[in-house]
Amino acid sequence: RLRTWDSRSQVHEPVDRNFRQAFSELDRLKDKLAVGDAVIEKAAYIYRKALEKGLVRGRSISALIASALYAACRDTETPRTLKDIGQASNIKRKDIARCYRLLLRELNLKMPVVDPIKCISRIASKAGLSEKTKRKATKILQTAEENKISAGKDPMGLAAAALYVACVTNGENKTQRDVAEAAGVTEVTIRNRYKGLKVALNL
Amino acid sequence: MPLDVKKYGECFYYSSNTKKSNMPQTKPIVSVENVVASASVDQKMDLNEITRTFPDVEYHPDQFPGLVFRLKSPKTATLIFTSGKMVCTGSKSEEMARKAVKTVVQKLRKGGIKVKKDAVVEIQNIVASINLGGKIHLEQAARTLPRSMYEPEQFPGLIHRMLDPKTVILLFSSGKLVCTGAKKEPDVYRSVNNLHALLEEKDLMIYD
DNA sequence: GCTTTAAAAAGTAACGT
DNA sequence: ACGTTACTTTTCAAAGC
Repeated sequence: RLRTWDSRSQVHEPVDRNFRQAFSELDRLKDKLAVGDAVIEKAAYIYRKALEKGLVRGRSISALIASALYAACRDTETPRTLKDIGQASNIKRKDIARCYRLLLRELNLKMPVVDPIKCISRIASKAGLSEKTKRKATKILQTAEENKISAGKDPMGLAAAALYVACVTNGENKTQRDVAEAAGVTEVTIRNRYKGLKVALNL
Repeated sequence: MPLDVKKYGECFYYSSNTKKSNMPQTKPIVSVENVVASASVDQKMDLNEITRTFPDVEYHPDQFPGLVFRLKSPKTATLIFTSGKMVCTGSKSEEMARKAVKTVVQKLRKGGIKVKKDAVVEIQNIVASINLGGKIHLEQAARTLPRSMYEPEQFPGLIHRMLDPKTVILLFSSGKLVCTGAKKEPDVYRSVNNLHALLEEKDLMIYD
């Protein structure tokens, strides 16, 4: 799978050894996180850039790979949280976040702001919600963004709250706990986002 | 409360008919929240002796090499090292920080610790909170402001690195800011004014 | 890099009741 | 479902691991 990258490497240099380690780790994360080839290639590209800039010196290769993968997910608008990457890589969320911010600063990367609408599908499939509810939640978030209540809020919390509201309006029997668990946020966060949502949507 | 709040409280808005087009609609309210100062008495200090004479200090050399000397007034914490160097935190102004270091040295002397010279103080960092008086369109700011990062999954504020003065400003959708990294109080004001003008210019401010 | 100190902003989390 | 406390971010110095 990583033949493309291997052929570009120069087998006897330490750099190549670094790449092999990095890419085998990427390959392992690819399956764990179920992301596509395009994301992995972007992650490899970002990692290569980081290596060229000397950002790997004195840093954990695994943490940097995980951060490059998170950056690739962000760049391709693939909804994966820092928590997801952390669990798949066994690296602390805080360390991945720190490395990710370093990548943004040192490589001058600009990422699109996470769109909570893109988070709906992942939460809905984990919680086993209907297509109708997903569509309803999407409409709720569109209205919410127009009323700009999203600023500063965790996209997952916003999406989870929208899905919970959609469940209630569609009569789908799911508790706040079910949706919270699927989204990786607490019930308190869903309640708090719900407060803002009902103001914006006159619920 | 800082002097500025009262001053601005009386005349908060520019009147609309005299407002110049490039002028911000409101005057930011700035409040210095914390000042970090380094100091040196240029002599070795016996931290165990200080611990013996001042029972309230915290000194855990296995944990951190500095001794923590707290003052109730001004409410500050000063770290004292064996080298005679110190770090004073918690002051609300540059002057308060200098006064706090003087007070610490006075207390040491009253306690019988010989301190030959007065401390030489240098301001290292000033943290201020600011209210711009209008909301900020954060996601638009994230796209248009250079050297900025906005990651709501990690932190609700947008982080902006200003080059001149070299400071870091945290922007919140409420229109409130945090400015840090300044070494002089005027740099806080310059940073805020620069940013405020930039936000106005790029139409990133939302006034009621 | 880490350890400690202080402080604000607004959001999220984890306790206990 | 409260309330409280505590953690996230940024900045900076100090001495030592």
